[in-house]
Amino acid sequence: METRELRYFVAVAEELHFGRAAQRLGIAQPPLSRAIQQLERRLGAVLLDRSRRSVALTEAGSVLLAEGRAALDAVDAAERRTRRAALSATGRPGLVLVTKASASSELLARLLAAYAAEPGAVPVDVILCGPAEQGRLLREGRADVALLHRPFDSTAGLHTEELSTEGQVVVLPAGHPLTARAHVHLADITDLPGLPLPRWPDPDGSYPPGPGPQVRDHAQLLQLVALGRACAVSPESCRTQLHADLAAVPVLDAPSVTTVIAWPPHSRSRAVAGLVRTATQLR
Amino acid sequence: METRELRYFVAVAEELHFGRAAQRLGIAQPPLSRAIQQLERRLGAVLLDRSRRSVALTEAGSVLLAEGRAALDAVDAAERRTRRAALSATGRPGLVLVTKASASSELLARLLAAYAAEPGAVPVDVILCGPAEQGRLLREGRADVALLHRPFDSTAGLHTEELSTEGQVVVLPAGHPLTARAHVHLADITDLPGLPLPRWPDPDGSYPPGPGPQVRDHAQLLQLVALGRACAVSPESCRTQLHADLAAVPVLDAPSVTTVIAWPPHSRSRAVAGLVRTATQLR
DNA sequence: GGGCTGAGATACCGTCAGGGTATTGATCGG
DNA sequence: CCGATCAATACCCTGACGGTATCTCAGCCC
Repeated sequence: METRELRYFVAVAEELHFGRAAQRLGIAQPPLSRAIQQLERRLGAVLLDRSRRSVALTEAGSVLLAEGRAALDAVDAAERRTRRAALSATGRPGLVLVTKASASSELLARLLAAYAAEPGAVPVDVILCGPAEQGRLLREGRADVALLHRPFDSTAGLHTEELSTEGQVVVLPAGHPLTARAHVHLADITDLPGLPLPRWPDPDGSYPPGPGPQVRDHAQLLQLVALGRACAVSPESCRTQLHADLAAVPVLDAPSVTTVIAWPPHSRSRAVAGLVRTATQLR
Repeated sequence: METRELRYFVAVAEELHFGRAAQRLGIAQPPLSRAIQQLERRLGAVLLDRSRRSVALTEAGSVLLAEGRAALDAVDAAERRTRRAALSATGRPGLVLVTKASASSELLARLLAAYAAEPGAVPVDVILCGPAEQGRLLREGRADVALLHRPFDSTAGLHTEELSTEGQVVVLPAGHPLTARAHVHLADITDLPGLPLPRWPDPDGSYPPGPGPQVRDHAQLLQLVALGRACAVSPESCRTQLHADLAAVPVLDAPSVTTVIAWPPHSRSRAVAGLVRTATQLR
């Protein structure tokens, strides 16, 4: 199967309309019809149900849509990473590391410093983004490695090495009664009057129903806590970023958070391998 | 990038010789040379170092080799799974499940029975093989789901759901002094006189150095234990398969073994989803 | 029912990408 | 310096892919 055929099929499968798909692909409709027929013949599978004046995916078609998207992502990633590898030999951008905007910047700083000191180190670009984008950037080859936080981020489809584990703290407005405690339990902080836990967006961008303010990032959340509108459960390391109007108390029974360095299973270029090695020797 | 170009490049990168690569691809050498040059031009990257009467990979080239192989695997997997999805609509083979030959057959039997009872169930083929092959079969699209055992099998690049966790036992020849004990610790069974722990092959097929017999599968190992040439640390569930001449004693501090059902991240066809759902509701 | 319309399939044609053969050019061994 | 080896170049030819025109058929309005 050629990627051209796959791209054609994915376009039709997404549009469910040969004409629009052809337009999107920048070709005429007849060659597209032919290409899909040819693909179906070669696969020995009916991919589309063209009856009733409309196009629908068959079971085999929806399998090929899912698998084909992944395969196209892999091909694009190969292309991008090769381009970047070639550039890094001569010009600037070397590795691209992606992590959450709110992540423990201290660990990241130590990692970057340690790696830069290694012989043969390559310049590292850092992208900060939300958790939903991280996976996409890695899959599409726009990034090479990520710092993720289990159990929050999905590491499915990635190789990982654990870097550090830390407990969690509850962040409260300074002066809140609980801040006098040496530690609390989860039961102590659910249903705090006036201080609900926030709602994070689902992977699809929508918010689950319930009380509590909607937040998109950690800075927003801390803002809300300072305003006395929410409380937050966060990894310990966030303490270094707290302003004076916030206080943190350890939560004994909150699941501990593990920071891992993650990369696509195959793409173990010398540069990625070096960065991972540096990271694991960091402790 | 077309898969044809990728296949060409991978062939050259593996052979490091245009003539042989062309032969392997069934084309003449000049078109291959041209295709690679064209690929290099399009990527803006030098992939091969053709100096000194021999061909060597550049840094970018080795990146493309690794990424390209993965991408080609993904494309082939898409093709195979689509073919199988089409067949399963009409003819026999539906899902292909792969697991270790020595795995807990009781869980597998329960899973297959429960799934077969589901409405809309598809025939499931079972492949038994060594751990090294499991990943390859999934990646290449020859299989859809696997039963793996953490921490032994790598689940990198896969989605997983935990099914069960069990402790481990040491398997000894019946009548061995330790079989009188209610339980043992790891320290008790390393360096047992005449009963070394066996050596399993590395992913590349070679054996690590050291004492202890080389084994390929669990049946072989149990044979050696029965002969009094080795002892074995295995998941509890293997007890149901033991002959009378073998005895098992729980090992308190051995890492517990988790059986997971695993599948490639994207390929969540209706059939795979159904099998996974059945598996998680099994307990 | 007749005609209209929207949409995919078919027919047919031109072009250029990709493959083949023959040859050149460069590098190394003797 | 010569021959051997191997990649690159030159040149040609076929067919795959894309384009335009047309067909066919299902649904729909009157």
